[in-house]
Amino acid sequence: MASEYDYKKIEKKWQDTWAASSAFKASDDSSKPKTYVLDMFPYPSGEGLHVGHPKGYIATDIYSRHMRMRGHNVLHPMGWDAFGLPAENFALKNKIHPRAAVEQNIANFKEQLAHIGFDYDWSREVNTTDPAFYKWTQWIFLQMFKKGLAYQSNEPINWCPSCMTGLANEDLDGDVCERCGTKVEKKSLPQWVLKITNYADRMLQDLDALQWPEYIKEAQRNWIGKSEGAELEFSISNSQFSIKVFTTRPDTLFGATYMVLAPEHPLVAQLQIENRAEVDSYVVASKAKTEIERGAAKDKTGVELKGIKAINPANKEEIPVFVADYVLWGYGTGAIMAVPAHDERDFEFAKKFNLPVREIELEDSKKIVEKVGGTWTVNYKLKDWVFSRQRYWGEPIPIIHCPKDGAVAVPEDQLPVLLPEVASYEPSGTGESPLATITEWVNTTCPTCGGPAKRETNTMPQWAGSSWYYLRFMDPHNTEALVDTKKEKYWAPVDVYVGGDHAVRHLIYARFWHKFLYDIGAVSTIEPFARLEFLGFILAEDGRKMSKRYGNVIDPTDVVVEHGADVFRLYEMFMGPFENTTAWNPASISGVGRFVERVWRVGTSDVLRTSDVLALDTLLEQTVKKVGDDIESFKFNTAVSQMMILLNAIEKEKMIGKGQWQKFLSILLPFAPHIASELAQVAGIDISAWPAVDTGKLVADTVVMGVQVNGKLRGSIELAPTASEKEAVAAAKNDPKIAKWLTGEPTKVVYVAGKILNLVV
RNA sequence: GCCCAGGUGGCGUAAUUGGUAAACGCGCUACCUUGAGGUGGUAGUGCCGAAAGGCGUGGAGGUUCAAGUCCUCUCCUGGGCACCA
Repeated sequence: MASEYDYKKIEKKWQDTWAASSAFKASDDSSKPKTYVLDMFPYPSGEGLHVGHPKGYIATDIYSRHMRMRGHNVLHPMGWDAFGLPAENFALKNKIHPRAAVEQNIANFKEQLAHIGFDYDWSREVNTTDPAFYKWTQWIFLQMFKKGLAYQSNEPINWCPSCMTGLANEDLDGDVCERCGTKVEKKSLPQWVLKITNYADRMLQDLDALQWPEYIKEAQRNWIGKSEGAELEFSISNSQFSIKVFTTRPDTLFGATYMVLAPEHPLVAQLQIENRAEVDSYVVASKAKTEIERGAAKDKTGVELKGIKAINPANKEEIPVFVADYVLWGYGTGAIMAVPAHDERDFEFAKKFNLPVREIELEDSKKIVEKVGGTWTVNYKLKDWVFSRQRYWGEPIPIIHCPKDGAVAVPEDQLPVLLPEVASYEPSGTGESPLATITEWVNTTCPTCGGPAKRETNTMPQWAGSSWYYLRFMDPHNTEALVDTKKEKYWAPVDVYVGGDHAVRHLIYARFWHKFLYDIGAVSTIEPFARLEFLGFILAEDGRKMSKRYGNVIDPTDVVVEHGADVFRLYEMFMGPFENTTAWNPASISGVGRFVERVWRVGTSDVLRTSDVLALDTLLEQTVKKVGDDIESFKFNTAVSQMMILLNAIEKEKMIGKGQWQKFLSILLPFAPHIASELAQVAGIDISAWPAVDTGKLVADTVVMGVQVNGKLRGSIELAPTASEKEAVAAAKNDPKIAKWLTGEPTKVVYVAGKILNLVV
């Protein structure tokens, strides 16, 4: 008779079995078709995992187990994205070395993951802070440097005064640091910048073919922000200067009644302006504001450059020139021709400064650009990637600064440039990295001339390692190359990539690096992630984000201890659509808890028959098909409910054929691998292969069809799905409930076999 | 302002893609079991109505034998971008 389901004992047993047999090791040399399933690897934070993290991991676990059952050679690895500010801040707060903090946190994460029964191939574990790993992060940087894609700049960048480091545009939330919420400042620092803009067009174009959620693609398109237009030149009267503008509307050129320069525009300083003092004070005031503050201003502001007139190249008209901060230096040419009749902002400004608004007949863009000698061009909102961080816990940038030879690459045979030990790794706040204080490390010799030189002391941003880690899983222990070409050709691309949150940053950086690696022949595909599944977060019961701050964090280990791993896995998949954000609901866990208990009771009672139970055939085959299809399309919630429907039917019949039970346990296995494995062993059946669908049994012998009279449902009839219209109408007339609505012979009959009968009278 | 998703019971949600709306689960109600509560089972559970029946997928129109699904307008929610020329 059925015994209590001892999930603690059984789950431990199977987890040990899988570990001992290296059951999930991926082979690099296989004739089987490959599937590479990847999770966005976690940041091993000090808070540990909460129940939101494993949601994606459960999905990839189900997907990868299912593909393995379908005969694929599956790569499903896990690793750690462990450089960056949070780890460093955690270490500072707890007064330990970041490396020690990372090790401790990783051990904690692994312990938590171990209880859930995942099928990771741990032999391929990677860690971005491992010198054997970041050697190749540095190597990629050097290749970019050699190709001119990594360059030094002194342009003012975003500086977070709290994190004491420069940031990229992608690291901002409006005008505050995405990490700590502090308002960023502009600061001029010597910076390494990566020329991501070179790839803007390809990143945009190649999005189309990707199997990604549309809104993620859209977010990337927005971020890249491509606009096509023309550059036109306006000469300035009585001077050698001219103003170049970018416009998407050259057809409105005749309506240009004034021009505007951004406050940062160099011409503002160069021109002979009569009201110099007024202009200068406006420029100073503008530069003190962030772009967001400028945008938030209710009123347009600006100052006319007295004594300066620009000449409209279309009609040779002289028009005034302003400096105004509604024009951004960072976009286009930092100068505009203002057409108040066709642009709301120009209109607003024109009204305030009493400038003419001229309605015009639009010209042909092509002709006018040609006529005034303009050039067609493309502009992007995307900016080059500010790549230097003035912090300790990151990959050292492998560059040596020589007074004679300038910036020189560290020779590749000297990689990795190890992150040195430092007495104090707190940020200095001066704009220099803590590494700058280690003189014996900083002072070195120039690889080119052998003279005295200094190492670059800035480190890479948190996003460096994650921009290529998926390649390393294909060949994690290679000391000669970041990935072996043959292995890369076999495994690439990532077939399914699963995660959340990084809609723009990580995905755009990784795509950029990947395309670069493609260009230098290091990888064979133009995109890294063929398919992307984005998950919805799990909120706390109170509807807020789970956070230590609110004290509402649920530890997956607690759930596993209380309910078991299989229940936890099933519950997270049953909560709702994978991409939905849903609140944690402990009451609902008991629903899947009952399901698992009932599966156990069925599997350990005497319901198994040697021959199939006919009454279950159709539903079983439908279930096998639906669960398989649903896993493929990441509709795990409906897969679980379908299995529940089947279990309800099995309980109703109080028996099931052994072969049928085998099919049921097989499709349950990816979701609830422990109990499925145990019950298969109990029954002495093999569930290692995904069952084939017996398509002949998919359609039931008889179906219940709705019957409508004049479009309103009046009853139902049961008959074969192949029944003729005549038979169906006869059956309907035979039913007194339906017949009472039939006042005469139907004037029209609509019959869709197996679905509906509609009688119009 | 522009661009993407979405609005279905008390709740999470489902709907064979134009064919019986609410499957599956939670919760709730009643009864049985359980010798005193977080057990298991049976039945019920969209709304109005005693019933017959009527109404019902944010709202208003429309197409159709038939609309949650398609079309037009509109309101609301979430997300992305935003003085980007």
